[in-house]
Amino acid sequence: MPEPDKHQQIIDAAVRVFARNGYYNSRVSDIAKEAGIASGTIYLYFKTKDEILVTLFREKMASFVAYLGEAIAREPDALAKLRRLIALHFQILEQNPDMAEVVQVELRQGHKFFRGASAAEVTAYFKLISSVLEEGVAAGLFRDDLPLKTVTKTLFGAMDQMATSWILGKRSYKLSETADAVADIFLKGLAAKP
Amino acid sequence: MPEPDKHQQIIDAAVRVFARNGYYNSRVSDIAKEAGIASGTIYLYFKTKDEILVTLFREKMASFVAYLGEAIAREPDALAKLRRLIALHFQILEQNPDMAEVVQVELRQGHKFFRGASAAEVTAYFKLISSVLEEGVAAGLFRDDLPLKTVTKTLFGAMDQMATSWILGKRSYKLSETADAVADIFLKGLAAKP
Amino acid sequence: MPEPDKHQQIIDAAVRVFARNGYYNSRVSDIAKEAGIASGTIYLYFKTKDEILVTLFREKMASFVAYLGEAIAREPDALAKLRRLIALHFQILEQNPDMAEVVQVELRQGHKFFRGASAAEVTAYFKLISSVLEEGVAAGLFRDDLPLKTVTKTLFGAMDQMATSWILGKRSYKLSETADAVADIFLKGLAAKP
Amino acid sequence: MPEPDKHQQIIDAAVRVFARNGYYNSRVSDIAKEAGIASGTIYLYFKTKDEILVTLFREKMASFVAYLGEAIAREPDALAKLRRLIALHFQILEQNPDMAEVVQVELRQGHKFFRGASAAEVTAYFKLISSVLEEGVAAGLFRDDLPLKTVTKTLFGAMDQMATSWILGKRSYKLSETADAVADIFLKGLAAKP
DNA sequence: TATGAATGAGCCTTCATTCAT
DNA sequence: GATGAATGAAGGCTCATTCAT
Repeated sequence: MPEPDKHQQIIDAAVRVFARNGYYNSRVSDIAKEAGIASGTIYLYFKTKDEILVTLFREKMASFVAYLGEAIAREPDALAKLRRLIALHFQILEQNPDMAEVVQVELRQGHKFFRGASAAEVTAYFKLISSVLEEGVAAGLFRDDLPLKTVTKTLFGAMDQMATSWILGKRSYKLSETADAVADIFLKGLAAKP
Repeated sequence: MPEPDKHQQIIDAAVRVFARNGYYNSRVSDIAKEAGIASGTIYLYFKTKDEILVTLFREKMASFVAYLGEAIAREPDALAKLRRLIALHFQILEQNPDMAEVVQVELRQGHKFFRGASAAEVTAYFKLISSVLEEGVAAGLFRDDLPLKTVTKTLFGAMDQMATSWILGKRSYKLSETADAVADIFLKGLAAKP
Repeated sequence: MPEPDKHQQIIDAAVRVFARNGYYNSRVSDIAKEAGIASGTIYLYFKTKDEILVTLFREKMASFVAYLGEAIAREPDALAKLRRLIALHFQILEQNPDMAEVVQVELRQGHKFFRGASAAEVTAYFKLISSVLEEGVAAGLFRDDLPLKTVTKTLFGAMDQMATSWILGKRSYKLSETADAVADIFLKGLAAKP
Repeated sequence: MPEPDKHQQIIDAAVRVFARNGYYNSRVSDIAKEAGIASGTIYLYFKTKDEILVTLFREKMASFVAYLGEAIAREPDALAKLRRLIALHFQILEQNPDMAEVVQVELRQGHKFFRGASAAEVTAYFKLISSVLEEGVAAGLFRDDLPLKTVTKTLFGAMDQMATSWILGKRSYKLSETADAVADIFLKGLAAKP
């Protein structure tokens, strides 16, 4: 009789511990202590320490993408969807600072992030972004002479770096207040209009 | 007979070894073997294994920024400079695939990349990008209603993610051929022109 | 199921191993093997290899002093107490040759013996000796014109050197049989009586 | 053409370095630096680091014994000789505090002191002490019912402990001022005279 | 003789993982 | 399922010693 709560307890404890000490400086026993269980118990729910990190990321990323997907579905057009996606990306991280710390800083270790087991969830996010772009192109709202993959990656990279800078800057300002500027850059470009 | 090249030998060997196995899966003795020296010799030039990684990044990043700075200085205006900066960013990584692997994947570990000892070199790159943007705004080539810091971060993030995706995709295409599209996105924006 | 005996097992194994090879030539894994446990287990009970040596000395010395203290308390006067103290000092070492080897030879390394963490236990022994001397002076059994600290130190030094010589001489005679002579020297002195 | 001065330079440098940091915390390169030579040069004069310690002790001990031997030869009788030997033992250490630190604390390591290569010099000192005792017995000045070996060892042990306590007490008093008391104890004993 | 850069054997300690209870 | 004491592999770093110059 697996206890689904305990799985979650461990994940949540891990987020707090990793955010505090970093992945490599966190011991499995630290996570156990934070979760209020014995360290051996962790191994009834996860095969390795690594699996905790990967699972943590996959679950958080999956719900992140699912939430974003639902939210932008309610927007009237691709333009609004894009703005909302950027705004929510920032808001969600802002409301989950421990999670943000882990994702933006700790999770980038070695090959564990985009490569390997987590690839599917990242791909899902890329697909979500792409679908908005496609919709915009189809609706004549976005230019059709740009390679969508490149736009997708640059947009993700831009948001990701904004988040990372915010974390490294000790979250000393509101990340979500930069969303409009980011959207503006991507939609209108830097070039002065003639 | 002090050998000033040994420092460089070690750095170069480390780049190859880290690119091959990742930082945490590389032993100091692996680097020594790759460099053709004894493992103890490493410690005549570097205090810790960590210092190799940090030094490697600082030196490579510093020369990267210096090279870029000189190259774009020869361009006539901010617009040309921005395009050249993006193109060169990609070309340099393309010509140094081991280095690219290390910088884009291995170096993002924990707090070592943007935080800590490497911060100065990253900041220098951010400043270089900012200076181009400022010049463009002053010359009336770029819009003046965007926060420069945000533009800088998003542009860096976009290039960085393009590079990371290229690495994770096993360098199966030419990164430099995406430079124009990236520049286009940032300069003209996604929005369709009326 | 915490095993309180394991602490003792390790101490006892360490005494045997140190006696055999010396402290610096003993590996932690040797102690573990001698104790029949894994080397990592040692670190559940002791922080460092050094702590094993220090703890070993403190515990043995403390029980040595406690035992001596109780034994001489049963003697009728300071004179008998002094003779008994010397005799027991020798007898105990004689009955614990591994311990004697460690204490007389291995433990004198650097600052670990009289200095540092072990000082308290040595001081306790000095105090025990002093108390006997004071009692003797008060009872008119011992001369009152000698500085007690000096007498204490010389008596301890004399016994200690007797023990060390016995160890270095490979314990080829009975140390305890020299106790009377040592007591005699201290009580009556060398000088011929007129 | 071996340079005898350099041998001495190294020994003297070693005494200072060992006194400062202890034997195990001193690097061969530290001694070289203190002596103003290259570390490789040390190995032209000594086979191993250990040999420096042993040689240092042997030479210092030999001259110590030689000096004491000559000094007490000038005394009229065994009684005066014994008093002078104790006094000089303390005075010499007092005048060579670095040497005293090394001999009393650092040199007691493992089996290197009384055992092994240094035994001869220690034996020579024991013989010197014994010869005084024998002379005293022959002259009727000392009791003839005591085992001379035991008297020798206890006297040496007493002086040695006085010196060690003085070192560990940071030399906060004059060691030589305790010489009379020590001589008194050994000559007259503790026992009150009836 | 003198140098000092180079060598590489050696070991303490950590901590993810296991398993008897 | 839950525990946590026990395991033991793994590797970064030091430093005595060597040797080419």
